[in-house]
Amino acid sequence: MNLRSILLLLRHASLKTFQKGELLIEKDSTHMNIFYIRSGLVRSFFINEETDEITFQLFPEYALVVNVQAILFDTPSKFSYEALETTRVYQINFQAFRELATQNAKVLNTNQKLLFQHMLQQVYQRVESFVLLSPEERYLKYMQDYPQVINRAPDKYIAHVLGITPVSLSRIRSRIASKKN
Amino acid sequence: MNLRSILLLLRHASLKTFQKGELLIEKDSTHMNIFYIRSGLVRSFFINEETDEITFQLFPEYALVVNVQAILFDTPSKFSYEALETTRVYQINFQAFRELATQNAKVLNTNQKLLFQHMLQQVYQRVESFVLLSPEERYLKYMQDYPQVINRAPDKYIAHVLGITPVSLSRIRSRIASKKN
DNA sequence: TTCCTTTCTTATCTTTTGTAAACGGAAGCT
DNA sequence: AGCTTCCGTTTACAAAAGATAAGAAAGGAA
Repeated sequence: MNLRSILLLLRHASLKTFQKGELLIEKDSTHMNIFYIRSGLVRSFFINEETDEITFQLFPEYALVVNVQAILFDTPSKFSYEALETTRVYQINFQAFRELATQNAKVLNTNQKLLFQHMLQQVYQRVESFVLLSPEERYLKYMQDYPQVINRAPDKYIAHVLGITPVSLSRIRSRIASKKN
Repeated sequence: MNLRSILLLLRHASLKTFQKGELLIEKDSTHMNIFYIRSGLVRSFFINEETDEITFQLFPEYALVVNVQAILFDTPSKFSYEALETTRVYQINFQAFRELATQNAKVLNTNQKLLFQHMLQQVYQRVESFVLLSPEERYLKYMQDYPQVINRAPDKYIAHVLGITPVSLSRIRSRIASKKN
């Protein structure tokens, strides 16, 4: 991302702090928000038929929290996004940014492309880990890729991100621990 | 996608036919190809350490086959893309298209955004199915979403797409069949 | 601190999956 | 046709996962 883009982005960014438990984005929201996490931890989750909350993704510092549904598909958000710790963010309203950036289409499109690239890379890697890896391998990879999340997010959230149950993750952890001896 | 975009795209598209077994995109290719499948069936796959081919995705008619790595990340393709049947496609070279479309940045960016949207939607839904569904549910959903693929692609390919083994898929199928009685 | 709630672990049981191998059928080839 | 190769199903066994419940540990609030 070049300097000009960053400057333009920051001009439309505002600093904001969310307390633990607060929602950055509520389910069904159509606000085209983008948050850049300076510090803290966020999770996205949806509620399935049995009214259980299923965590979909975890966002540590330096991650982008994006209302995907709104920005990409013009539909209300499937997810809620909740701060798991006191979380300081840069908040960017994509819509306002987009309107202002019409004068400079190149900057907008550069940023848009970078954003989409970033999201696609993450989500492709995730599908790969589901296709290629076992749950245990997936957990090991997750620890490698996101060491800053382990021991900060409850394991039950991490379990759902990995597509397994919390009980199963606990067993995987003890299995790994016993292998080391 | 608006008419103008389609026309511009088609002007840079060429018709091409791949015989069964031919590769549309070879592993490590950096060609920024996009194929729109008019008829036929394509699979993407990679080779893991044990030199097994793992099918990653199946593309029926009307799907877009994209060299994701090259177009998005400027890296060589992880996957090979192989025609499973005689496959007729529109081939679009993204790079040539991008160069020509600099005169009309809006059209380019509209198309680029639509392409990214399309890819993101697909891959997000796929992650969702891994997080929320059991293998059996995933197979049922796949049959619903891609009925035209079932009975055309070998089950072993479909199994890998769903993140399970061919043997397990066979058991799932017999389980489903016995439930219907 | 104490109390309460949440989270993690453990145990039991059932179901499902992975692995390896064998079988049978279908498809392709000469 | 005959042959081979590939694919899918099935079987048997071991390993792992889901569900449920109970107990231990950790975290928060008063």
